[in-house]
Amino acid sequence: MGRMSPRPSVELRRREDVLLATWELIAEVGHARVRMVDIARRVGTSTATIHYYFKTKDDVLAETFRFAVADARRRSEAALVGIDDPWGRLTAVLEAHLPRQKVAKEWLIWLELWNEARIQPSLRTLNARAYGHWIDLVEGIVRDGQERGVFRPVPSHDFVLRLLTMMDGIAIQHAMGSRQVTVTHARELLLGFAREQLLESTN
Amino acid sequence: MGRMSPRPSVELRRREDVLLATWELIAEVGHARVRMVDIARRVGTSTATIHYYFKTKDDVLAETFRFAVADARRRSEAALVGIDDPWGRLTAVLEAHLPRQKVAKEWLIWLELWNEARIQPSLRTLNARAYGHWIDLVEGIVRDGQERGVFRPVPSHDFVLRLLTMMDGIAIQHAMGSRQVTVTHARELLLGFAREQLLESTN
DNA sequence: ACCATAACTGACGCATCAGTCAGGTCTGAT
DNA sequence: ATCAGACCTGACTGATGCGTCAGTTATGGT
Repeated sequence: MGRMSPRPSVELRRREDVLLATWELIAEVGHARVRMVDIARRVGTSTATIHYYFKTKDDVLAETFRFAVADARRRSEAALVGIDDPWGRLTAVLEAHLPRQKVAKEWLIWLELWNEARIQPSLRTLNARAYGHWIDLVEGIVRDGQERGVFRPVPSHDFVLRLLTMMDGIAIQHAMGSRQVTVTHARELLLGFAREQLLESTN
Repeated sequence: MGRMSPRPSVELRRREDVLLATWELIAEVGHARVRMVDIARRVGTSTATIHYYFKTKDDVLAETFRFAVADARRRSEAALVGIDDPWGRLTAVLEAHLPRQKVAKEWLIWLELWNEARIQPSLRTLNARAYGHWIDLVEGIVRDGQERGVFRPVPSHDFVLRLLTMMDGIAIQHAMGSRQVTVTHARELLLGFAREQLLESTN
């Protein structure tokens, strides 16, 4: 796809500006309500310029979702560097995705992605890949902990599926502005569940 | 709101036809892509007729969401009649909302509602009320079981929140067409969790 | 200085839809 | 048979927003 210009830096910078603006707009008003003019204004340019870098509006949206997925993945990886013990790794990666500040908006993006992915096949595969990777990552941590003998030998796949679907559900309630589900409460629900399943001895 | 016509039956039937058609269309293509023409065609009439019964398109959509909420509530109640033992009641009400057949589409409606509720305040309160009722219903069953001594005394509110957010998360994966999450697997994840928390003795 | 081409833009065309309106038909009561 | 009003509709309007195009400016290489 990448056009082979002698100075790709300009193009890359501009494209990223557009994606960032779109990312925010999707979080704010929902992807269906994002207009090309809105993106253009936020970047400080005209709609024609957006079309100079992206073929269609759908392209912009799709690339923005890809961008968001990549960003989330980077956050997971960043959270794990230098941490070795399994419980520390598990809490770190979950903590990194709790809906505080910027991540709160990220959850809204997921909501939008889920809705659109159910219609557009290409977004569906994007989501499937992202979610698969997310499960693998957490399941890897869990299994590692189990092999090292610090986690109880619960069925790792089912446990992770429960934990992560719970996380998604919590994200929804949080996005709804439920006062029941604060960040603190979300953490307690998730980490409490993990602690109970993986750490506490059955006595 | 109801117009006081001498023959309300015609109006009510017609309105319900529209809501039903809209309900299906939302599930199929997403609320953002539903056009008045689509609804009209499915009902077998013209867009002007839809406007004869509903002021705006947004009204149709909002009422359809209300309709869906009421429908889900009816399903919960219907599932509980004649069942007395707590575990039977809990499994019955969860089972009634597992994504089989018609209910599968219902889950898609929730996805749409969540997305839209985050923008439109009136839909947000609708969702908040519905979810509150849903939690209360399940928590009531759990507490009843605990009082009768057949459920373990886990913190009922947190347990229910975990169970129901897990259910929402599973719904999302199911809507994404995840082959990991079949109806059978969804049931096992949810009921397994409930069984483990409420029934199995700590030994 | 000049040129090729990247970068950008205002103005416009064009399709899509929600909603309106003026008038039609159907129905039940008198 | 007539009438009031419920019920319905084709044809239109107006707004909106994506994408294009012809043309302008900026930039870096020679």
